[in-house]
Amino acid sequence: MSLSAGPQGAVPASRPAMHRYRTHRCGEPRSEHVGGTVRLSGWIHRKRDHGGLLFLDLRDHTGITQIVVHPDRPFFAEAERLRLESVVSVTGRIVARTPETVNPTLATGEVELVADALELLSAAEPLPLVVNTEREQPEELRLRYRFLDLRREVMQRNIRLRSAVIRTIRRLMHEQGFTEFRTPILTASSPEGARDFLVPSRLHPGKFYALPQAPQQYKQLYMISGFDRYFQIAPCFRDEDARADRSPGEFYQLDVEMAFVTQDDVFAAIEPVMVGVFEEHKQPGWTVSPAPFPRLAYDEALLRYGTDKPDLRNPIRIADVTELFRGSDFKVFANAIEQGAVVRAIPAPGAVGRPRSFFDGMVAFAQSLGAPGLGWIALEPAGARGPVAKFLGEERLAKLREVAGLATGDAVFFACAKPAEAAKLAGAVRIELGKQLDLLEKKTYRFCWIVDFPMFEWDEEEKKITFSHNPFSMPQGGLEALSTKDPLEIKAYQYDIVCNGVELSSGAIRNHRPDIMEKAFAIAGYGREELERRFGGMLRALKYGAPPHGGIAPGLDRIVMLLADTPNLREVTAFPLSQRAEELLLGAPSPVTEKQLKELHIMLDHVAREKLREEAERAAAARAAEASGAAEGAGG
RNA sequence: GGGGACGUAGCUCAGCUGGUCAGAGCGCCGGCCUGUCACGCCGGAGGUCGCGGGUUCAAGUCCCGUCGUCCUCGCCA
Repeated sequence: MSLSAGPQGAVPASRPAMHRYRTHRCGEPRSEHVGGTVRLSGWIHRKRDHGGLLFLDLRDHTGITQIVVHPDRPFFAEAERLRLESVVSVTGRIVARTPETVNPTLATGEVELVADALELLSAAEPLPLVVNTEREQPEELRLRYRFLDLRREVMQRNIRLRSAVIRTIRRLMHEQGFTEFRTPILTASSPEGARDFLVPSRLHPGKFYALPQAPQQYKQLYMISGFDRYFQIAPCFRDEDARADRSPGEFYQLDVEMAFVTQDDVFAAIEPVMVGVFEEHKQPGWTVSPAPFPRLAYDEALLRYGTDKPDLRNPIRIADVTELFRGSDFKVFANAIEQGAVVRAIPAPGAVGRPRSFFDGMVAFAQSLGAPGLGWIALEPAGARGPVAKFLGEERLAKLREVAGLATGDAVFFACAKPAEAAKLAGAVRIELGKQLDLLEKKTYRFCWIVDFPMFEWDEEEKKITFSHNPFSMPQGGLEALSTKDPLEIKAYQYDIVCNGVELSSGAIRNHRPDIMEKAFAIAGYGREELERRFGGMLRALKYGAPPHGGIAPGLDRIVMLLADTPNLREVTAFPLSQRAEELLLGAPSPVTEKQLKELHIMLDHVAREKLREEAERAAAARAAEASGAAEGAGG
């Protein structure tokens, strides 16, 4: 439907034919365009109707231009009726605004477009959510009407940021002599690791492809094939539950692998890429910690930060004070220590002035995490105060100050538990204190490497030794370590990059020796035969000349999330799945036909059939309710 | 699988210890308005208070269940 004589009618015949939709973008008009005839197309962002004069803010991805519609125009009445987010094409003259009507908040604010023709390209129904606001909108509606949500300025910025980050990564990787490769999406399920997404095979009844959790084996095969330096912006699929910083279903990694390298070579290759990307795309005023990044051993990270992904913006360092409490008058701790517990001190710098509710709140916080409680001491000028203070003599208090780095005016909390639990509790308290005391450095990206991860760990559930990370990692000390050391003592050439408490990537120097691999898998309980069956392809590849190699895989989505300074991956993902792994716009996952199932030799069990039936009923009821509501509305 | 938060008009929210509690702003519809830029003014429509059950003389309000969204523990080599 046209609101004017049509675009052609608006252009004098003497001018060269105008583009059907636009001569400029909505963010472009400037003073230099004054007097020119232009055509803009875009969405109606806002409307200000003065009756005798109508202003439309016309928006596209480049910005907004104010359109002025005068009442003598034949399309005036219909322009007044245009709903927000309708798509129109406007043709007219760019005119300078008078000084008092200039809008300095708009890039195009010195000019405006006086409409001579206006064509409605696509009418919008009343909106289910508000586009022209940064106000919060319900998550479900945002996902269901993602195309509207993505029109909002922040989302436009975030999605473009992702694209720009990828462009920079590709440039930096190519500059370092890396080549981009692809790897299969339909691949084989592998034991260990996350739950696979499975794809049934039509040609092979009863067999399944798996979507790759990461292109791990394929990138190693590229190395073995002699390609030397691989990278890929790689899609990864894991069927695990979501978190704010963990997309359900699928995510992307900057997947990297290098041949003939040591751990230091990998670090040296990836550090400039991370710094480069962050420097290039950080927001104004932010700083990036320079390379080389500090390296923390896994054990030390657990002790000093209570986590293997420490946020170095938080100045609090945890200290082990077990010996201070051993044999002390504080029997709760002293007795626990005899039972194998440790005590960790978490300093709370400058917390002495805090009200009692602060300390009680921290105790409650610890209890909410399952701890029996949380001891604390406040080092006031007049002396130590708090429930634990009276049990420590002057000597022990002095030692505590020294070990935990405390000064008068500080408080300190104590976590007492078995080492792993104590670390976890202390880590959580450290983070909470950082928040409550507002201790975190602002506008800073602080990177670090976590190195020397354990090769194996004890699986309490299965009562056996398992790989603690990547089973293809090279154990430090090689075959000899595997043969002579306590497996739980063996470290791997396994490392993570952490930035601001976010685990950005993990990587490893791989195990390229079949004999060492056989031994490592034996320790994790895989016999030769099973290893052959599950990793036969990989093992075979290692037997024909495999270069030493290693790599890393920074999470792309998390990088963009950090750069966008948002706590949630959905904010930097165009079409994310919901918490329950559903795509609410097109509707995935969805039921399939009997025919499709039959071709795949798949039968649904009664649980699945019942769920589908219930869901179909609910949907039908919802449709019926909507239909009757609509009928009433029409009748009234 | 466990724990938590939230769910009141299309959207953002208010609604206290159960008793004029069916409200506001924005949006929508109608009217007025020639310099606004979150335009303004007047009027109107719109709600099974997510759904189901219970307690009560009385339930957005209390209890139980359920659905949905999010956060989180488990899980994520």
